Amino acid sequence: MFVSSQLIEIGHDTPHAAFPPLHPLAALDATAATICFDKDRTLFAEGDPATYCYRILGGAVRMVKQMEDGRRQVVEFLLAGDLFAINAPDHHSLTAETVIATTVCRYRRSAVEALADRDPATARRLRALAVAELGQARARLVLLGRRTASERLAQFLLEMERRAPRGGAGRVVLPMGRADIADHLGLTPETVCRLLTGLRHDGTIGTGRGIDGAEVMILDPDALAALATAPRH
Amino acid sequence: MFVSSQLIEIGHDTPHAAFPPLHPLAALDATAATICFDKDRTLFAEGDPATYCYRILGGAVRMVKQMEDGRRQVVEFLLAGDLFAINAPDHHSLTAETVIATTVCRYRRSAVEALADRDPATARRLRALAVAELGQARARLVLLGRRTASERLAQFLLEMERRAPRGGAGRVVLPMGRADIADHLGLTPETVCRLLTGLRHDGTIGTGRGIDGAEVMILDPDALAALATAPRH
DNA sequence: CGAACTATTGAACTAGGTCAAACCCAGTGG
DNA sequence: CCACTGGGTTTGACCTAGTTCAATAGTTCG
Repeated sequence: MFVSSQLIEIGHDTPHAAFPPLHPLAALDATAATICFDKDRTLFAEGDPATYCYRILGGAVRMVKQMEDGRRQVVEFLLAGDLFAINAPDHHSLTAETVIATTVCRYRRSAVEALADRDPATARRLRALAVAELGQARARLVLLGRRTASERLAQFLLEMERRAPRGGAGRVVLPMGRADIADHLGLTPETVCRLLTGLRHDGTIGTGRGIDGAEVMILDPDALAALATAPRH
Repeated sequence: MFVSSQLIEIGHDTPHAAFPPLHPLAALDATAATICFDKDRTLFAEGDPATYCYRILGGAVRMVKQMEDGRRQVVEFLLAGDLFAINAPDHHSLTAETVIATTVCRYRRSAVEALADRDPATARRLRALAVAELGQARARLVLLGRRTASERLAQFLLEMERRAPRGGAGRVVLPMGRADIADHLGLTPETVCRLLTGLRHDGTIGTGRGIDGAEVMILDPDALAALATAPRH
């Protein structure tokens, strides 16, 4: 769904013509800036003019909708390789914050739009990206609207395994804290905690801490997959 | 699987060349078919190849994600004027069903894609549409993830008022039943009912039945708007 | 070591769900 | 014209998944 390249490119790339572009904006890499952020920085806030869009080289970002009274919804997490803020209206409707120290490649949206107008292939790819994001968002609607807490967490772990694998075995990096996970799944941090404890107790997962945050080891993928679609508490 | 029964081909549109295009696919109206469906018909099901896309001339459609065990999420309702299934992957990930008797204008997606490739303006409009849908979906994520039952219903009524006004006053047509509303808001039909009764009791709304389904009269828009963002039960 | 977090665990509570009965029509048929 | 049927809607009584509140335990960093 998200473009995920394992490569870590730093600085201004000069892609070899021999290689196919690695991501839809490769043609603009020469004009893109590489920027590093600390943990918990705001890349842009709701209401800001959407001047730039971003590709994550390393780290993690959360897209957040903040409510007046403090309730929060983490609309999505973005990981290394992910492109974001391309398919946005001209003023952002979400806030983007780093979860941990993060390096991004920043593109000027006007340049992207110009490229899309002149190159139908790019236009098609950007639309395909929007369609993919839309599909993701809708899948998440079902998650929040109709699935139980344990189904949500199990699906989240499996999704993270797919997107942020660490080594071959079922090792998953969770750079975000419990509160972020809770705000992503429409739960409370306490519930997330209890569910994780339950899974650990059942021998379905193991937990520990790695270099970039907590890690989860999926010990029984089948059990987890079963939980992800079973209404059972 | 397409078009099970009770469909009537009405013919091909003959748009007046003198008028500016009223919607992004106006250029294709000459090749589009107008089709009528009964209540509760399936336009396409999850997994079907996405051969066509649609514009609603009259009626209402629900986009549904059906789960193995019978739970359902109504991802969105589509009303007269709405365009849908354009920004879809090549196989549908949702089922589209009519809520009431509905007339649609059907376009071949291959023709739409071809138009987009040759005309950057159309490509831009389609992408803008995808971006708008994405924004909608994300707003709904917050609704399902972080808002209470009464906030959800109040917001739904206000949204329907905006989209399906009837006459000048706060009169809203609700072509769909309680179960559909519940499956849209992540609630049960009973809860929807109780909330509506509560609102009627408070004098915030009035309910009755019109020609095309139930109607709600918004008597106190301010109270409803307040409810839509207040966590209070 | 101590401050400031974040994670974990426990106990009590409640929003909303579940189950079940009553109600209200619209349509059908006598 | 009225009774009958079958679907959705409404209401009530009870229940539980998940929240809330509160206390404890790691972890990180100075």
